[in-house]
This record gives sequence, structure tokens and C-alpha cells, in this order.
Amino acid sequence: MNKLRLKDIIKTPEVVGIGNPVEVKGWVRSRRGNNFVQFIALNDGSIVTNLQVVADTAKFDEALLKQITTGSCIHVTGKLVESQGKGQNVEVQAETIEVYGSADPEQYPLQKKGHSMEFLREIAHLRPRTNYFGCVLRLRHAMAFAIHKYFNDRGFFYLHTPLITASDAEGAGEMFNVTTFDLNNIPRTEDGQIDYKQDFFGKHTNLTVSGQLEGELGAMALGNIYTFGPTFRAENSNTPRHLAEFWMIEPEMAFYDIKDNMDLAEDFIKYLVQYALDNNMDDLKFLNDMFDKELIARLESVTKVDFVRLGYTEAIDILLQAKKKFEYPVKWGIDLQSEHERYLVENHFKKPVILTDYPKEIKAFYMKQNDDGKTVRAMDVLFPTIGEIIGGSEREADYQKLLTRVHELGMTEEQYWWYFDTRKFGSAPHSGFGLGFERLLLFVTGMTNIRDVIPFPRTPQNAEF
RNA sequence: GCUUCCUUAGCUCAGUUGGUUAGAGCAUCUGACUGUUAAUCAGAGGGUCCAAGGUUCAAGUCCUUGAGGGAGCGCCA
Repeated sequence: MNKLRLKDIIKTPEVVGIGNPVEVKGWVRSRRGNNFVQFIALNDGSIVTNLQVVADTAKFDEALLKQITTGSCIHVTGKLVESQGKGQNVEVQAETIEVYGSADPEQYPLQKKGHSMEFLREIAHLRPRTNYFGCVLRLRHAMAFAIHKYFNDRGFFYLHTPLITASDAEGAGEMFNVTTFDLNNIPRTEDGQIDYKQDFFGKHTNLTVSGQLEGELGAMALGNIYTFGPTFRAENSNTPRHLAEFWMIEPEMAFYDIKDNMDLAEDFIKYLVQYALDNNMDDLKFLNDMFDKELIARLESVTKVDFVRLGYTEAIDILLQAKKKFEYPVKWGIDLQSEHERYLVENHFKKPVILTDYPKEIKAFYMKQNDDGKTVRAMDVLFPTIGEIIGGSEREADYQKLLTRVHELGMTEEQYWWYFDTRKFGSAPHSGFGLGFERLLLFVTGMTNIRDVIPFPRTPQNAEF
């Protein structure tokens, strides 16, 4: 079965053929006209462009036509014809119209005039029907597909890492507890502690904050793997760049050093942006025209420029020499603040920057230690306005160095015994990174709030829909 | 979590120094118009000014508290 969708009719009308019968179904964006002819703008989500349905008022009951309001869903049979009007090449001359579902215009919240993003967020169940969100959701799909295609074409294997975990992976942030306890009656041990032995898994468990540690286990067997799944952070973060539930892509590669890692990250992002330009130009044009006049130019430029590669120490020097007054003073050893990253990316270099070799104190325990004893082979990819889009590193492959670092941080080998086993048995140099999927989408769509690039955002105090 | 701003018609927003009956566009309803492009034109209906309390002769406007939302910062992807 091959059902035609509006995209097929609009993009390749020859498939149906001018003058031939056609059947279309979709949601009404607007109806206009006069006593003799009515024009219905129809959209089925397959493409941002509407298909114009022309209804001769003599052929239809007035009562039927009045039901065709913004938001209603209709089924039309008719003939595909060349359009007499400007603005579209083809249109459907309606023979029959069936109203699947009406939408009382006094109650239907979406109108054909502009709505604010804030208002649309409050009706997240209906906003997929807007042009804007249709574009975002099609781009979101295209990027998800392109991610799988990119890795599959390069021999990476999609590894499914667990969402429920007992490890406090890398201390990446606050975690959501997972339990089947009756919270009004939590079992306690004799000394008053929560008795997790009685819980579902027999130990304290959380929703994952990263699939990386398990990803490394896969890389130490399959060579190159990637994960792509939801990730959870219980941080009380209230910003346009944070979600409590978001999607992350985490490739992990055996025999990749930090330079290989950077090469992959840069190539990967450029591939994804190019994929959007090649496959979703209709959506990008709409977003470019309606929301962000520089969007397409910005995307094209990213595919062409070489990302700046810079050591942390050199970055500190640049910031120290900057004329700009920073709220947070700069000195070697600090974790870079937003204002510092933005200065480097938006003012100094004016293109994406990959920062490497951070002080070990501000990075995670598993990162490969440099010979200077002070820095680790971390890399952060920084993008204009959205900041850190990728964080990664070459991993510490040496068992003793890893153990020493873990002890310095007051952690124990027992917590991560399975992770340490990869360093005990057939350890190998390897690297990986995490790409925030929604942050990628912020860049690709030109949207400015991360809540507008995921269908149903989860943020502090908000889990509606 | 900290700082700050916003909340007026179904939607987007004006509303002066506190002063008569709170306005506009779109949407809705009525009418006009033979091909529109967020159609256009004429008219009509539509308000607990976020909530509670306070100051005042008088509050959409000032103050306090609360709710919801945005932005900046922190945490990070």
C-alpha cells in the first residue's frame, strides 16, 4: 500500500498527473473566499507547504463549508489541476468533502496569526500542528536518522546502554531515584538507613546521566560504538539550554586518540548540518524566513570552516589579554564560565572552537592524564550562543593511573569494578564524546529555547503532557 | 538555587503623572465581493485587567504576598 501524502502531490504532481482524480486528507490551516469559491489551505504534516483545495460553493452545503474551520480535519476527493492563482503550481478541485473532525473556532487555541513560543509551550499537545513545530519535528527526525546513517555507514554499532543504573556515573549531576518502595513506608535497616536490599533491584538505583561507562565496555569489544537515547538530570536548572530529560549521542571508539576524537566530532557535526541542508531545505527556509534570517547562512558557513583547536592554557592567555571585563576573573585552573566561552567563540574567533587539555581538577576521573601531571585530554566543542554542544575526551587506559585518580577523588574501585576490568583485561587507547541532541537541534533550527526543539519538554516544575 | 522582568478580550499587544464608560489588530458572528494567498471591505458581540490583601476620595496603574511564564547566572549536554 502506498498512500499519497501532500508532500508527494506538491513536490511531484506528475505522479498523480494533471487532470487525474486525487484524494487528500489533512488538517485545515485556513479557509477564505467569497460566495462562489472557497479556498482551503490543507496540511498533513508531510511538508511545511499547504495544498490548496478549491471548493465551488455551488457544489457544497453551506453548513458543510462552515464546519471547515482552522484546525478541523477533512477528507477531500477531487481532481488535481493547475492553479489559476499565484502562490502554488497545483491545487485540488474538490468533488466531495468529508469532515472527519471539526474544531470549534471559539475554543480551538491555534489561530492563523502568530503565537508566542511561550503560549505554544502551554499547548504542547497541539503545537505539532503549527508550521513552526512541524519544521522542528521534521528536522528532529532527519537529524536522528542522519545520526544513525552516519555511524552505520562508518561501521559503528548502535549499543543500547541501560537507562536504569546503579552507578553514579562520573558525578555528572543530580540523579532521579528509581524505586518501587512505598514512599510512605520506606524499609529501614536497624541503624535507620534506607534498606535498599529490599528494593526492586536490591540496591540503590537511578535514571542514567550518561551511557558512557557502559559505552566503553562496548567499544572494548566491538571497536566503534555509539549510543543514542534519553538521559536524565535532576538538576534544578532553569535556562533555555537545559532539560531534565534529553537525548544524547555518545560514540566511543577503540584506538582513537584525542586528535582522532576531535576529527570525528567535527566531521560528525558538519555531516549532520549538511544533511539538513540537503534534505530539509523547505523547513530551513521557513525557519529562516520567519524566525532567524541568518539561519541558512550560518549553517552553510559551519560546514565550510575549520573549527579552531585550542588548548585550555592558550585559551586562558587569550582571555587574560582580552580588553573585555569579565564578571568572573580569569586565571589558570578555573572552570570556564559562559561569558568566557562566548568571548572565545563569538568575539575572538567567530567560529566553533574545540578546547582541549583542561586542568584535571575540573574534569571527570576517567579522562586520560597528560604527562605534565596537571591536565587531561578533555575536549569541549563550543558553538556560538548555545555554548558547549559536545563534551568528550580520550579515556585513561592505564589501570594504575585510573586507580590513583579514583582514590584521589575519594572514590573506590569496588563501585566501578566492571569498569576497571576493561583496564585489567586487554586495555586499549580509546576516546569518545557526548553530543546533546537538543543542543544540536537548537543550532540546526535556529530556535533559542531548548523547550521548543523537543515535543514534550521536562523541566523543573513541569511534566505536563 | 540566585538575580531580574512579565501576566489586560480566544490570540498578539497598547493603556500617559493614579482620575469619566479599559482600546487596537487578528479570531468569532452578520453583511458585501466570481480566484483568494495570514484574502479584502462594512458592522456587531466579546473583559473577574493572574489571585489575595493593602495604600488612596479614586487602582489595570502604587505596595505586600502567592501562582504561572520569560531572560541572565550557576550546574551541564
